[in-house]
Amino acid sequence: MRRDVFQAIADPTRRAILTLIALHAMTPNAIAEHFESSRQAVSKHIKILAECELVSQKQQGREIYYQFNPQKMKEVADWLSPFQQLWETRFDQLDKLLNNLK
Amino acid sequence: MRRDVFQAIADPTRRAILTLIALHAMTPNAIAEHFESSRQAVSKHIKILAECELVSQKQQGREIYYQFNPQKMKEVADWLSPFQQLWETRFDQLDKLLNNLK
DNA sequence: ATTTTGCGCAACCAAATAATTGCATATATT
DNA sequence: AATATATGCAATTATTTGGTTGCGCAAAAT
Repeated sequence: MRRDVFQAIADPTRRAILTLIALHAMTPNAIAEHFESSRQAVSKHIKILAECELVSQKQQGREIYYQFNPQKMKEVADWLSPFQQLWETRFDQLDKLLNNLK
Repeated sequence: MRRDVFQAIADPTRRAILTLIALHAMTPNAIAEHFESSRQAVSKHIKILAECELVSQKQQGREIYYQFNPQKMKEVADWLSPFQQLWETRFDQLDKLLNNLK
């Protein structure tokens, strides 16, 4: 079971869940209401998000509130940052790349 | 065949390929030399990266040079940016999240 | 001209994944 | 106390994925 952040955000439903609970913590049922999928399907997605620590949970009676954990998401941003300058710089960058073909 | 950028970078080998060719364009064989996997396995990864436009190609005789396309990667950064402030702000943010549980 | 090299494509296979269904348990509500 | 609700867990299934093997073709090298 490869369970890393990149694999977790590969699924569009999971990305939607994250944007949803980033605003405020929610219970599985409340989350599931926003999707076509069944409660169990959503719960499985939440479980995956929890396993790679993209979300954490707080028990509140019989309800469980899942909240977004920004720290783990930072790992993606950190991996991305070296590339960032490549799309920020402009056409002179293109020349540089083309020269590598020679 | 869901072929989007998020799914493409979910695989660690594909991420490694991207960091490799971001420096300079490379042929499939040259790329494959950096991995345990076979040439065909690597070629399949490259194909996926090409399909979602994370890499582009330049034919050069019988060799094909694959180069990194930063623009598509920007899509990931763009999706990430709304979350960014969450890990940049500090502990007062934690209180805010905890209050949502009430 | 023959052989080697670089590459893509298609078929196949094992493992992983996403979703469904059925069940169990604990906490509310009546 | 009995019922309803919120949730997790396990088993099952269909689909997707990552990889291998074998093939064909065009461009170099001999």
